[in-house]
Amino acid sequence: MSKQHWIGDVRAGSHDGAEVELKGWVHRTRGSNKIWFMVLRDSTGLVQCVIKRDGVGDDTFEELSTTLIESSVIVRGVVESTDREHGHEVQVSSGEVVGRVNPERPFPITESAMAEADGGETEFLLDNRHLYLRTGRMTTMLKLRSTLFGAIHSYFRDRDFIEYHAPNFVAGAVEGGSTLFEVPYFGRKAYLTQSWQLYAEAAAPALERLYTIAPSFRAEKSRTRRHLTEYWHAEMEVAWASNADIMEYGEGVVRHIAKTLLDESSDELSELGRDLELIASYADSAYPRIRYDEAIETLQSKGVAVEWGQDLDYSKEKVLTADFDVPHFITHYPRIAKPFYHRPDPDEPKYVLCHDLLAPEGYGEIVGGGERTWSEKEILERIDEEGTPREPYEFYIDIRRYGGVPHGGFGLGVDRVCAWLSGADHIREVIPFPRDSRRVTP
RNA sequence: GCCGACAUAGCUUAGUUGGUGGAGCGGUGGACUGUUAAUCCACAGGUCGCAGGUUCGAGUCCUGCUGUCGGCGCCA
Repeated sequence: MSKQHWIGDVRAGSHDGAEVELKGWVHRTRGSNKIWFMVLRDSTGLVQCVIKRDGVGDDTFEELSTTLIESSVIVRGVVESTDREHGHEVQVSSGEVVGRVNPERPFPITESAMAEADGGETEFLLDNRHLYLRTGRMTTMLKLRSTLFGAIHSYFRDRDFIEYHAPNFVAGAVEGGSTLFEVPYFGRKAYLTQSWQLYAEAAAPALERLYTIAPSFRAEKSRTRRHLTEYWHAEMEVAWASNADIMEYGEGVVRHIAKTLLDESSDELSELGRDLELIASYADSAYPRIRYDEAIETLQSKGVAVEWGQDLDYSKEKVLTADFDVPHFITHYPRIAKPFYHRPDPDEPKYVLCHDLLAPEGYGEIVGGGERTWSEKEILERIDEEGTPREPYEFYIDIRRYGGVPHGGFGLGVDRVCAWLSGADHIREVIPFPRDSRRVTP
């Protein structure tokens, strides 16, 4: 390997008393004309390197002490255990600058730029996102995000799910047509996918248990801390499954994510200011379930103006969520409030067999799913009552014509779960290059 | 689509009833042998978002535009 020593190992004491060669970026500097302190960063952490004029000679001292923040450097020296800030220091014996930052264009992300923007969401920091990525808070968030994605994969793979991929260019909608991104496609119109679901249902008779983590696109002009136009969507589909079965998986994967973050990224959670006890309660608690009708009664008893049949918007979700310390499900929405692919309850056909999982702390809906309309007769009835044209959904109807079985699945907003569990103020904090209705750069 | 804010140096910002725009950080030069956002001295850096208007005089008041941010609807 071209890089053999990592700052994280230095900090862990693995190299005490030994010579190391550190490759990294200048985080901060301070010093005098005889001794210079360079705090070096690599992907594993920060460590202070001590450069003494007597020890390295005038030329090296000048070269290293004139580097600006975010210059890339290589330094060699002996690791010394100390009582000072990082617990370890490198006494530099030699070193050189690899990529020097031009003083006419110093690194623009300064302490002052970050001081007033706790979550890093100022216009300036969003414009300089490509540079902001390498600052502490963003790096920590990206590590946490990686653990979270890994937890979703391990949850499904440990349960014999097959990872399965759907196209991103599609011809039809899953949700309402107004939120589709239209793209030119060799003289025709195509759209960016909103969901993997319809294509997953096609593979359910082949794979029975399947999942994915993929981007979904929604052309919503939403300006909230919960919305992106391009977001990461973890979806699953299971043959021979009921709404209750799917909810078990939904609760299971969210609790597994919380547990995995505690096991593998507790340092990152703490650095982001998250209370580990709180995350543990998300991992260990059962998630309460209430029916839509109960939710309406609760809202009405609290004086919220809402009528049966209305979908529950965010203002109402917030009122409901205030009663719960952990995520909770709302099930059995009115048939008229949900799209055709939700299966009506055979016992009470004015409801559909579906569920939403609402995160606590105001983070909104994180999972939506349910049992699918799975017979040919029922799907045609649902499509017609909605007034949706049948033609674009012929392939979807075909799935029912050839050995349809009860099945269901859910979609989980990965970025939303990441925002919730990390305690982010805004969903943009948890994705490297956020996309919303007003920003596609950098 | 709707509602509400904001726009001053590279960044963060002060700017009083309208009277020649200041500071901190960052940068440059200098001092300093153990600093922790090091400290101290000096210097450079501004079309006050754009276009009109009121006024003897506009960063400040008015109108329009542009951009950005926050929230709602919709959703994961």
